[in-house]
Formats: sequence, structure tokens, C-alpha cells
Amino acid sequence: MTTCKADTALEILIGKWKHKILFQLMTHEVLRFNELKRAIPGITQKMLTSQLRELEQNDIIERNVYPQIPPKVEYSMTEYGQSLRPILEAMHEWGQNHIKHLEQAYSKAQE
Amino acid sequence: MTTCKADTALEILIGKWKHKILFQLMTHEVLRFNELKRAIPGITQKMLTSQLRELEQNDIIERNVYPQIPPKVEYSMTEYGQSLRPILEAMHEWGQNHIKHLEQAYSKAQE
DNA sequence: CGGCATCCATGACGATACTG
DNA sequence: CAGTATCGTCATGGATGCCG
Repeated sequence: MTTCKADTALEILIGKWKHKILFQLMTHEVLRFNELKRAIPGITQKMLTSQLRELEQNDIIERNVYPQIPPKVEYSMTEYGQSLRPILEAMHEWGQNHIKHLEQAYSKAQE
Repeated sequence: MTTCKADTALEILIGKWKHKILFQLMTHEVLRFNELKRAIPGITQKMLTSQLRELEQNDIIERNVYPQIPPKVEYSMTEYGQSLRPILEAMHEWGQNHIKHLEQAYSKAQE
């Protein structure tokens, strides 16, 4: 416990977009490339592609290519990827609470 | 739940060092500047200082200055900061498991 | 549709030196 | 002891254009 292995988890979640991608895939089961792109405002194709590749390499998500024209590629979480769910949800919850916390701190500063 | 507030939590944890600092403070209650520096190999003074400042601004840690020569500054987690503990621990645990997962994937690749 | 290749800006991070 | 201050770097992320 003296050494910190949270690095490993953070390495996978870090990046401006990865957790957002995972959130979409946690709530949608299966999504196509452009569905993800639409669901995540501001992300560029390049970023979406690279982040998906990294998540795929880490066995967090699965990439399914349908060899047809026009191409169709579906992304979904792997069973292993599901193990991240509690962490993501905990962070999500904590984040929401933190916003309240900030508001409280702000109103106290106004007194 | 459609929007992802995990951002907020990640913003606080992101950075190469913040989670390591928090881990030390989670396991040690109170630490002085140089104690932290020694406990986290590779970190520079500049990084330690800046990361501590950011955590302090987010009300995660507390900074206690003893006005004396030589100076003495102690850092500890705030009560609010303790709310991050479950997340850090979950990530730590997940990280350890992930290492095993990688080893399994590797040995399978060898078959 | 779902990419990849290229170029470019920014800022996170680091090395080093100095200070009350 | 616990910091600033300054400067340099390199990776991350972003904009754009082309392709099967």
C-alpha cells in the first residue's frame, strides 16, 4: 500500500476525452464512430480515433468492423472494461458533489 | 446522467503527481514539505509546490505554516479531501488488478 | 463513413539557480 | 527548510486536408 498503483488506472482514464468516451459506452452499450462523435461535443476525429485506439489496446473497449460500403464500425465496452464502471461512477458522483461544494465555498466567501 | 461530471474529479486528480501526493497524505496524516518530496521519487520542488497549491485551492489539502526559522510547513488532507479516498483506493485496487490482467493477456499471447 | 497524414500551438513538466 | 524565478523541452491536443 506504500506504493501507489492508482497510476495505472489514471493512465487509462487520463486524456481530455477518454472518460467521456467511456461514459457514453457505459450508457449506450454499442455506438458507431459518428454516434460517439456527435455525443461528445468538441471532440475531433483525430482525438476520437486515437483515444479509441488506446482504449482498445488496453482491452477496455472493443472495435467491431463491418466490411461493407459505406463502412460501419461499432464500439462497445469489453467485459473487462466494465470493471472500470464503479470508478467512473464514483468520480461522476464526486464531481457533482464537488460543484455544490464550490458553490458553498463561494457563498461563504461572500459573507 | 447523460452529461459526464467525472471531468471535475479528473481535473483534480490529473497531473503526473497529484494522486501520488494524495496517496502519501492519505497514509500519513501529516507531512512536511521535504517529507513529501522524499516520499515521492522524481518530483521536483517546483512540481511539488505547484501541485500542492492547486490541491489547496481545491480544498483537498490544508497547508499549515509555522512561522519560525527554519520554516516548517505541514500538509494534511482536509475533511473534504477525505471524500476522495474511496476513489483513490478504487483506482489503486483496479490498477493492481490491471497489472495481473496484462500479465494474463501476455501469457495468452505466448501460447 | 470512418478513418489517416501533416503541420502547428500550447502548456505541462523539468533542470537549474537563487532566496528569506 | 521551503520555497521563487527563469528558461528550455516535449507531448498533447487541435486544424485541416485527403482517402478507400
